[in-house]
Amino acid sequence: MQNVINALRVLEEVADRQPVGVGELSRALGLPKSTVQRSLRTLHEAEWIRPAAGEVTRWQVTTKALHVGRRAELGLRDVALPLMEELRQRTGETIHLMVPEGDAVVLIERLETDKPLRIVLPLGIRLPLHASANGKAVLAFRDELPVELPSYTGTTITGRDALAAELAAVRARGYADNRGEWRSDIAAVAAAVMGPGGPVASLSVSTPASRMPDELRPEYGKLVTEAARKLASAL
Amino acid sequence: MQNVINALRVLEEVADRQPVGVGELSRALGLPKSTVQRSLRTLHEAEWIRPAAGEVTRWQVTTKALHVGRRAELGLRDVALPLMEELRQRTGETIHLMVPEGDAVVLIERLETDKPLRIVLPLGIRLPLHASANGKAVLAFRDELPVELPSYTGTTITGRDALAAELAAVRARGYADNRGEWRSDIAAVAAAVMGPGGPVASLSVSTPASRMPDELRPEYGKLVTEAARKLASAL
DNA sequence: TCCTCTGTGCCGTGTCACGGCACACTGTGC
DNA sequence: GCACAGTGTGCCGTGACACGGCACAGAGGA
Repeated sequence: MQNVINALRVLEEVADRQPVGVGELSRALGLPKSTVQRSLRTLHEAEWIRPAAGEVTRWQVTTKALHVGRRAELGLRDVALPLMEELRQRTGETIHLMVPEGDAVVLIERLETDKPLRIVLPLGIRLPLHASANGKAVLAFRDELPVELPSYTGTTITGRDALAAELAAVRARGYADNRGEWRSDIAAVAAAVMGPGGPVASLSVSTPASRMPDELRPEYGKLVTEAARKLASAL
Repeated sequence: MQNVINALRVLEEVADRQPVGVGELSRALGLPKSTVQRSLRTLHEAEWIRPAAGEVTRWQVTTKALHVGRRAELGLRDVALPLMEELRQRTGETIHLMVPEGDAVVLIERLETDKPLRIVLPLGIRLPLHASANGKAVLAFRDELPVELPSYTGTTITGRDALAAELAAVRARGYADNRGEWRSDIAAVAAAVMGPGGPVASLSVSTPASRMPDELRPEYGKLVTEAARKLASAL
């Protein structure tokens, strides 16, 4: 089913570059223009994409994917939400639920703080394993480190030895933290939710850097660790 | 590209029925088992689905669709978010941003109240045009009514004449409301965001029925109408 | 043991996806 | 005005591979 693979790759590429036309997609994917064109027509027929406003030759995704995607990890979310509520009540800050997927963690649910200055990440966003609290919480219970350790800010941990030491500290402490390692103004603490074969998710408290001084971290850390433990046993 | 159409139908059906196996899908879609099986394999290869926990023969969707879907209506969301923030500050209630898609409105962004009793609808959910505040706000500026008007609760408007009268009132008032017409314990007021060729979105304030007495509706109504107008002119 | 469900594997037929290429159109530089 | 470098669209011969019927293996249940 090569054409299905192609069509799905085209769909993902449209999502990344929208609004976008045949030529650019063809170059980006290394596929012949005719193939891309056929995929676009088919995706349009299936109503997964539509022409961008005004133009007829550039495409954007519809809400079809959102509709399918909201079913992802449905069970996990249902169980996690009450615990996330409680965590938000106790901290007053934004709570994230993420799952590991390949070389990243994916945000699948969030509850926001009511403070005016806040972190707003879109559902579905992928964060790097080595440069996010949730990622490090998961990574601490994996055997292998990511192949690449790209740097995002001045505090991103890019050395393999340094990362290994950090992960050992995470295991000792029970929770992971993030000191502006992905975005310099975002801080977080996170704890992994353990399943039978390793971490299946992770919970975090995310705040602007200004609202998470060092002395607050152990407190938040204890709360997320506790919530993650409850979630694990509820599954 | 019949097989792409098939594969996408299979994907949607998996999302609806997960965790689900070949046989059930084959029957639900009216496709031969072999065809469904091939689609499943391909979708798995492309990492849009994965075997359900434990079992090898039942499938569920991954977060891939979520990742693609979050790009839907990206521009609209970016512009709308600050206005939604303001609306939430002023009302203290949950704010929804929806877009019309076919015979429904689709939730593409939400900001939640911090009150413990609250409405939580998943992103991507589709609500009926004739039985939701957002739907009626949109419908008021369309030429045709939906073909079917199914009833959800005791207050759902199911008569075509009654609906037409209600929509006339919406146009006169500037905003639509919902008095438990989809779920009996949910109330809302909504206003359409007008584009050049008709409504392109709508904003709503949604609360538990107990928190929206009649005397509050004009106030909320005025706020959403104002926000929708600002959003329309910002686009 | 038989029957009825699962899900998987095989294979002959012929459809239709592939991808090269030509073409229409638009905007830019000279 | 002309050439040229971009768009996106359309056509078509070749042959790969999707289709779908069917057989089969395994798991319950009666």
